[in-house]
Amino acid sequence: MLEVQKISKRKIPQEIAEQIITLISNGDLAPGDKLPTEKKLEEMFGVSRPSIREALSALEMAEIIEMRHGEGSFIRDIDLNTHIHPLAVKMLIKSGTVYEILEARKAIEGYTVILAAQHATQEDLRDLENILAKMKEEMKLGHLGEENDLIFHLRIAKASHNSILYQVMESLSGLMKHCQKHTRQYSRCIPGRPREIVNQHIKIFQAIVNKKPNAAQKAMLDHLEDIRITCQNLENKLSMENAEGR
Amino acid sequence: MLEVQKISKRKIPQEIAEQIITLISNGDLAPGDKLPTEKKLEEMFGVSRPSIREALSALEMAEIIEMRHGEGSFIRDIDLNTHIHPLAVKMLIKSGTVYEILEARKAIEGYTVILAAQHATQEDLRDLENILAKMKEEMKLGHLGEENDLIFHLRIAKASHNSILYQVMESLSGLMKHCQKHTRQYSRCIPGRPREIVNQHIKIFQAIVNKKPNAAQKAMLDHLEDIRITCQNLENKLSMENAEGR
DNA sequence: TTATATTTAGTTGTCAGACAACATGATAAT
DNA sequence: ATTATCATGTTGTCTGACAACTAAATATAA
Repeated sequence: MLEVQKISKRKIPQEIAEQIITLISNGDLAPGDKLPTEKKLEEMFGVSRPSIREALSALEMAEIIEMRHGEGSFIRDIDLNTHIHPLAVKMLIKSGTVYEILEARKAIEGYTVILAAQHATQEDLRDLENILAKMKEEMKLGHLGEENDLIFHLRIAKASHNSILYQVMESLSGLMKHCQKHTRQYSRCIPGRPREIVNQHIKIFQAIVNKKPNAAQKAMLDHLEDIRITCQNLENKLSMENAEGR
Repeated sequence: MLEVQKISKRKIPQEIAEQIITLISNGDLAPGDKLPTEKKLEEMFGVSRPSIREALSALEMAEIIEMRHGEGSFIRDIDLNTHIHPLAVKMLIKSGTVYEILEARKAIEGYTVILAAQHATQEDLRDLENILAKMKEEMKLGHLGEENDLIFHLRIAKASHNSILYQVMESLSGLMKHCQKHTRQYSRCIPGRPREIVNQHIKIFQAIVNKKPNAAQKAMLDHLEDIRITCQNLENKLSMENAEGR
């Protein structure tokens, strides 16, 4: 039997959504910009409003635009490259997924850090140092954003100079962000915790600088295990408080 | 200024999309299942067809369902592939990617095999044994398909009981297939090679059965390293033959 | 003048009904 | 038995309408 590709009869709303996405990634539409009104889009694309609305609605659920009732639609502030579709993520995130992700990170990062210690360039090291400096700043102010934390880990993946592993790591860090949004676990607010986290990062960094793969791996795995334990403790505490409250 | 959360006036299509997603992650709707017709959904939710369509259209663009004209809507089997794959495919074109993938597999599989040795159920072990048996059959006939090889590795990832790692591994094995189609490296045709590969798999399998994580990891890493070296040798040989031929 | 209601125009949210395009299986013709 | 044709149900798109909402212009009250 011959193997042929099925012809995809592209539907109008999809076509429109893709065109808008292209406009965004081309920079013709920037975050914060207001889209033309639905009536204008109707004329521009030469289709009816339901088609426009199906497209916009899909973009809204993908958290790419925001539709404000009686006001208009606006481009949201988001990086399309790293964007993971929220609807899809919701299916994946069952309870306990955080731990599976952390386990997966042990696999990926426990290895990327070895490669990083072997192959990091001077530039890679400078990048890592810069992020660390930013984290120290945040630490002094008492709050530690998850943003720079994840960037630090991504930079290590980059320093491994393996593009596949880097992209996998990018996906995982996207998942982490979504998870934390859902579970609202801000372990980083515990007193003394930011300093501890920064110290662990420094340890990893130094092992990379000194080109000690094994030490780097151990430091990374310890770090991830520490996060897991802290998460778990926090979760237990919360569920106990909830039980008491009743 | 007080910080308050904006009340999200949840719109009907979003509500519907989320309810359908919930049905899927609850297992009430499984991949391949047909959704009720739009008319029926209309009645079930008590809303109009445009609202239903906005919801379905969004789910389609999220690649969660597939709408077939004149037929109906169907649940797709969705996984992380959706997100990792498009990114990864771009990297395919570069030569040398095979080695990056193999390196990535060391990271993933070097860890999944540990988890597998710890958590594999009786059923997992049976699955692995079956695949091994098939490979032995193929070996006797002299040719060793890549198909069962990759399945064996996937089954190990499954036995780790970490869905994230499994899905990443699925992506990587997809990439492997593509790569081999491109580079046409059939190292498995070298005399004596099939037996060697099967033996390495047996070694991994036994370590898992005996619940020896460290031994399993070593066997896996050795196996992947062996593949890398063989690939490299073959590549050198081919390029030398090409140089001579001219 | 300033602050507060009110109105108004423009925009999004939802609905109803219609028809075209398509898939499938039943029926009829070859 | 194979091929055409048709009947039916489903999705794809359109038109038009109205309700709900926002923001700015206007009117009103202090």
